[in-house]
Amino acid sequence: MTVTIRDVARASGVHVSTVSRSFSAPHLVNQATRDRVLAAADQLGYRPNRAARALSTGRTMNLGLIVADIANPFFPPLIKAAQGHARTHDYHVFVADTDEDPATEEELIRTLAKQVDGVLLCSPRLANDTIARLAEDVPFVVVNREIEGLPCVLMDVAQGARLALEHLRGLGHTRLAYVRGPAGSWTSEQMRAAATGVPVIGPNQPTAQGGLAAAPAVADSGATGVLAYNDLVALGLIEGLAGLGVGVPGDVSVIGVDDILPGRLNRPKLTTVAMPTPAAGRAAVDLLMDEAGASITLPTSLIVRESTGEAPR
Amino acid sequence: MTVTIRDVARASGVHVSTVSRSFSAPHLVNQATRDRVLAAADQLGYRPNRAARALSTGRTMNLGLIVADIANPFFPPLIKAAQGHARTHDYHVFVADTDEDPATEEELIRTLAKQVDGVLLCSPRLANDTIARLAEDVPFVVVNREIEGLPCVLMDVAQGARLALEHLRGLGHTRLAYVRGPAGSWTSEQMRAAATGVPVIGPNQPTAQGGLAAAPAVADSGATGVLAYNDLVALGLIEGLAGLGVGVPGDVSVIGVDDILPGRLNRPKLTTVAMPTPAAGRAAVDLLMDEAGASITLPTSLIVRESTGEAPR
DNA sequence: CTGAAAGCGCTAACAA
DNA sequence: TTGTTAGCGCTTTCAG
Repeated sequence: MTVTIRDVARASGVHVSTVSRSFSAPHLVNQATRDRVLAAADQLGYRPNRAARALSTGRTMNLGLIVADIANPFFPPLIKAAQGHARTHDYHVFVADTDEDPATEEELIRTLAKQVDGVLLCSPRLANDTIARLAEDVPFVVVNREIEGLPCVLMDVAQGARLALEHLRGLGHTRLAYVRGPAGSWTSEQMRAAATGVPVIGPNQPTAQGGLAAAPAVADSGATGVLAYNDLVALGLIEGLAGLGVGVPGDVSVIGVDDILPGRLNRPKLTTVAMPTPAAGRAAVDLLMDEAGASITLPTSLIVRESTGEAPR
Repeated sequence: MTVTIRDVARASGVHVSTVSRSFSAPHLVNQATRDRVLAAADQLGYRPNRAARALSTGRTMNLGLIVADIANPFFPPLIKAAQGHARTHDYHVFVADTDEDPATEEELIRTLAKQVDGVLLCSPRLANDTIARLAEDVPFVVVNREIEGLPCVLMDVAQGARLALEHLRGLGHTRLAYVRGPAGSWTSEQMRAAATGVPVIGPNQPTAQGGLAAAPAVADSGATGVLAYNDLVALGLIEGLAGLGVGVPGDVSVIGVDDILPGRLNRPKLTTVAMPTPAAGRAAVDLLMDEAGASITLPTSLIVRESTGEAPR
């Protein structure tokens, strides 16, 4: 049924090792022989069995990609880019969703470890030291969290927050607020630290629901310019404010973070701090393949759309 | 470095085959021996190497999941569900994105074939007969397209279209329109067929951009109730209509299809035909594992939100 | 119930 | 440049 290296060897009258070489070390085999082998292989429809190859080389040519929630619109662009970039280098990628559960995350890493050459851990929910320990079993690249001693791909959200606040101030807003994310979020802490002197509202769930729930507090605060933890929160907040009769950007300007698709489709279109998720995905794959071990911080940028405007007077 | 079945055998004083059995056929080994083996394995941190196992059993315990575009919000819920359900049965899943390109799709199937026990092909871009031919290499389940002789997971979009039209008529709309999708889309054809007697506008790109571009034609048509190919088109259409001074649902009612997240966050919240994508993902995985070979059609439902209302008079 | 031995498909020294 | 020979880690007859 399935055609192996042996069938090709037989068909082209050479030994299996020559067939093997024709594929994995072409320069070590005579041009003519090689052509003959390749022709036979092609004719038989031979495809090397990657798993078998992995068993003998120790390289699987597979990568693992673990995220907390595939359906969170933040991740798909990253997954897409990572997967596409990996494929370019002949890697396949296992994608797994932890459902936000640390135990699932750990189990996933363990079962995946032997089957991949490296794991891309995105916005992990596991404790730093657990991750560091697991890193002894399999090479990691961590995205969206800084862990001492591990290669990390970070996005400069602090800078993004500064840009956002600057934009708001430039528009004449003097009463600002930061609608923060969940307690313990690395990103949220970065933003909070960057927003010195700005009143903080929350913690909040990192969802539209969380933003919706924060609306009354925001309205009460008297802030006219607000930076939200992410786009989902910003979107929920805008809806909540509308329900309270507060217009965006008429009465209050709102800025999100991430630049997810729903924000681009929303009305008003969301002003946001764009996270370079595709670039992050590609960079993480590069780090995994190079085993360079370095960390990298990608710049963010402010995309001004329709949810911010002049401060009311 | 890596602990193998041999290390466990040595540590527990039995032969490797006994260790193997302790894991893959526990009932064939003496309770006491087995406990000893398991204890040793646990103590050494042994994890069976799935690739090696696959090589000798012929079952990889991996699945492939191929979609046209991971970043299209229609897919993530399906991917998430498929992956989660697969994991429940100890399967891992390779996720691959074809970038809407048939050639990439074919190549992906070929390279994945040996490494998986089956492939979940979602909204394929390949021709039916090509798929049928590839199905000789690896078991398939096709999602969102009906192919003779292959197990398919379909969603009853025709029924959904009927529900949508009925809803519109019930609201008093008499001038309807169907803003169709791209030429050659199986789903679009189903909907068009279900919308007998309803004027068709398009073909259109299946994106927000496509909907935006269709807005003038919709406005000109004089229709007050429109069913769009999908939510993205509906969202773009609503934006385009707004630009033309046409309000939704005040002047025109719009219904989408899919129930993607952006539609739920939009204002007005989109009335839509919900596609059971998570259920489809799980069903496809089940079909793949059972090798039952049957096809299945999942029901759709209408979710009435804010983009539809009484016909203007 | 357990051990011995062959083999899954491929690669990698080592010879020739 | 090519063939020989061992494995990679695991399962699976077949004996015992």
